[in-house]
Amino acid sequence: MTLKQLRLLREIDRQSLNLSAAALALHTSQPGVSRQIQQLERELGAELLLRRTNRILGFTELGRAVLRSAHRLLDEMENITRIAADARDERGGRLTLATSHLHARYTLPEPVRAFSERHPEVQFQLLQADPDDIQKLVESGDADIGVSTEFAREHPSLVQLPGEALRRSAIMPRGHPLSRRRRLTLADFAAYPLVSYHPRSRGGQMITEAFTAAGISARHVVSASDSDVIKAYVAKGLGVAIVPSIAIDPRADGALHAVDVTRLFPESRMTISLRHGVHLRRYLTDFIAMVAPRLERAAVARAMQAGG
Amino acid sequence: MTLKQLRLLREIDRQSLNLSAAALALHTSQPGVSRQIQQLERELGAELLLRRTNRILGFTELGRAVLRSAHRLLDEMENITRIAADARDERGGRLTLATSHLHARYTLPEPVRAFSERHPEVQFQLLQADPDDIQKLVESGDADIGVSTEFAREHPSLVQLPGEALRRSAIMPRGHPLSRRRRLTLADFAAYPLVSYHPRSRGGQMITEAFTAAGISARHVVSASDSDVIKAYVAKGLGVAIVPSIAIDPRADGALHAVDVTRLFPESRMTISLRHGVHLRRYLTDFIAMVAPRLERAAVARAMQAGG
DNA sequence: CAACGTTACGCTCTTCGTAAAGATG
DNA sequence: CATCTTTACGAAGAGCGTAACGTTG
Repeated sequence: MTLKQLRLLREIDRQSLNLSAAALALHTSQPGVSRQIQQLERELGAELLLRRTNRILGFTELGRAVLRSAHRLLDEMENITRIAADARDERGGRLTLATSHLHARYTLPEPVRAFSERHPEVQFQLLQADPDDIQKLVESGDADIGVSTEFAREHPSLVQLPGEALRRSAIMPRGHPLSRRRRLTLADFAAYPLVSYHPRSRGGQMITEAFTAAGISARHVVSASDSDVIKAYVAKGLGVAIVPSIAIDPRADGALHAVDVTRLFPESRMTISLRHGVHLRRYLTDFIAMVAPRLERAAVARAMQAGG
Repeated sequence: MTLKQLRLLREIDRQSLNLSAAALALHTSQPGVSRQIQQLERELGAELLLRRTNRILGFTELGRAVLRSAHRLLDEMENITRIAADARDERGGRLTLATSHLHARYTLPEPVRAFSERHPEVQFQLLQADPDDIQKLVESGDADIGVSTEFAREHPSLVQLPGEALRRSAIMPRGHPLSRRRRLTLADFAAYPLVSYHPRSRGGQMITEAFTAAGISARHVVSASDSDVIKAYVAKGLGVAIVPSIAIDPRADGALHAVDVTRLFPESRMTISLRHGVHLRRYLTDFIAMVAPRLERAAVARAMQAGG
């Protein structure tokens, strides 16, 4: 068994059982791939791939099991190269970040700028995605780090680090009747149409649940997936909305009046997610420190070692 | 990077930095070992070993980090061979079991006999050890399975499967004053010296804590580490004791009177511990089924996949 | 016949073991 | 000087790519 063989097996899966494509992807020849897999099969004493005369139909049960192990094994191998690159004190590298619209637009621009200034050699890549995809990207290693609110479902291979609590504000056009109230309650919103998040998003769910729990039926006029769209409709007078306070820019959003309503909803936090057990390159811990200064390097490292 | 290089690195650690010994252990030549490590160092671009002209003084910080990863990686590799051996439906293999005196002596003899009859080709090895060592043996992979009571401290790489609840009985010589009582309380024991487990053991701690919590100071006359010794002293009239009910053999222990006192102490269970993520060979799940029939194969497999 | 996997063949490069050298306590 | 690591060298072997072959849709 060699690392090359396992890498090939993984690539064959990625290329949906096309050996030629796998060979191309790994810069080698088709016959080489074919032979390496045969050799692995001979060593293990059982077939990994289901074949029908020069055609590959799928993985055997064993093949799938080996594939799962191969993934873990190769992840660990890539971890070693990461550790070494860090030890060499190499400046270069990549940082792939998966995040939601909210953080991409409002939380991260400044930390990302600061990071790029400090680590100009690091290729920074931002992937905007919805919560489910963020989670998948981090789990699979396609993203090094996720920035979002808490994930609904836990996963053993994920480490979630709680960051700043998220404040929420109700927004409405200036001069709106609600803007004269000192202290708003959920019931106050019942009289006005609500410009809300798409229910698929975490923020949308939470707000809907809060209204339902209070026995108040809110009338939704627009379901958008990001706060910029929501603000635009509120500014046009279509209704009121509840958005994270960081999404409000006092200067740019002069047409809007905002009232803090954090206390009306369950607490929610910006959350940094990482894959359990992966070595954190120095620039990555630097980045974390920029996004969530309260998370110390040591605390992060500890969380990565302990149970995921 | 090759598996061979990582295997060598692990062996060098095991042989406390002696390359010659590592070469011997892995059936190769010293120069080969030396070159392979140099090659790995060249590829990683940094040194793994601290050298002083033809002498190896230790691991570098990087070396230790790589070693940790290498362990995980090689464990996964061995896992693949295990999976394959299982897929080949091979009958042979080894089963190393770490367990405490109690289970070795009373719970396991029959399951082990049945197992050996069903899987005569499997080399069965039983390691008797105290709880801490059982945990370490399973964590390190030196034992495939542990049978004991729950471990005090959790560990992410361990999976603990709860088995049968443990019943406890008070034992005393026949004709002892307590033997006339119908229903015993902790306070009843205060008047008599206690033959107890060594406080290091889990059973000993639990019993001591129960007395302390009830505000009763028990007088310990003998601290033994297994129930056979305890029974012998109780039979000699040195005091009363609380032991797992399974340790009492009505025929062999005719000189003793036993009263069930399970309800006086916190619940405790026989617990099977496995290493997280390791493939369970068929004979191992067979063995688990024999020891704890309530644990279904599927449930065990699920626990191994989910968070450790 | 186009696409794909397997087999055949010749070449290169790696890797291994033996032997020798260098260094240390 | 015994022990241990590194360097040198020659031989064996593994792995690769090109080319050819066989099959399938």
